[in-house]
Amino acid sequence: MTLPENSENDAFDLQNFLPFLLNQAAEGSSLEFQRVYKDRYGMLRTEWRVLFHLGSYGEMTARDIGRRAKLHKTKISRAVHKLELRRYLKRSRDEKDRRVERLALTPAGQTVYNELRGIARDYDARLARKFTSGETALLRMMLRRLAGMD
Amino acid sequence: MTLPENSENDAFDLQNFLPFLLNQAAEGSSLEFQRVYKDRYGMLRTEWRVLFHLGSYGEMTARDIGRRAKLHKTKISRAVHKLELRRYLKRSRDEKDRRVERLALTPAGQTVYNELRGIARDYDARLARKFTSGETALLRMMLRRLAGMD
DNA sequence: GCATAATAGTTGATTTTGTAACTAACAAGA
DNA sequence: TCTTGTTAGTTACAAAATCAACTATTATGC
Repeated sequence: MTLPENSENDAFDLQNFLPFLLNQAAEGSSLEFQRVYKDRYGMLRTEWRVLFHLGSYGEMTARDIGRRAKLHKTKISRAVHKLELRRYLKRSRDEKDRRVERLALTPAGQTVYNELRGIARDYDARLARKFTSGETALLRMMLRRLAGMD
Repeated sequence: MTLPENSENDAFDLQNFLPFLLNQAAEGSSLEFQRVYKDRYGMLRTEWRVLFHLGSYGEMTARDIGRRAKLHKTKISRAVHKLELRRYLKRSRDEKDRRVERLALTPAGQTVYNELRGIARDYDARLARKFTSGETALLRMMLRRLAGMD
């Protein structure tokens, strides 16, 4: 592992490249939470996201979730199907527009959501404690802006 | 899209949940760069990462790259194979330890790396301009810590 | 009303990833 | 030296993501 000949390496540092760094941070900070929803609840990433959207915002359509979570409709379609099989959500046709399905958690889904929400809240608090509260607030603001959420 | 009955929603906001937010920011801020290495160079995410590691740090082994980039060896194995087919890198057996392969970019690989590095640098600068330089420095520090890079 | 286009969501084929088992080479201890 | 264990990397198979094509329904323009 020697240094490259080509040393007009002017001012580029991979370890500080934001897209790389953001990915590393996202993966690193998701690992533990992933073990919870995956190993303990048998859910996929898209599945907990759908569950959390319905738990947080109440009844939504697949399209609503896709917009908010920036998830492709095929991913959502399959996640909804799995959550339905597990009886965590139910669908109902919108009678105004029969293309649309209104999605809502069942009581069982609500229960799972409540459990996971508690774990998520604790986990978030643990991550936040790595910094001062001002720093964490600034971090969230910056991430929202990078995500195009405002 | 109505509010959930269950409104003991005490202090949990999905949009501010760090693992979610980090993922959204990572995806959002990778999109444009992805279009470059994917559409213009036909590379996968793991492939540009391997390319950048070799370009930035010079000759390395697959294991070295795996440690630095937190990539699983199977991913690296496949990325190395593809980069080799494109003649962007060459392998050579380490004669001290014949299990090990030393990986290095070919001149063609160096050229592609140099091009992409320039694009990456500009892109990073564009992202950084969304904030003050102090904020950006703080952001990088926090992300490194969340990624377990220090 | 009718043709055309747009939208919600699903399905199937292909690509990519993840997991486990594998080969080959080295290491360490009896 | 001979086991046993570890490490570097590959391969095969299963799981998941992506992309395109599809159905069904509603919207738009003439």
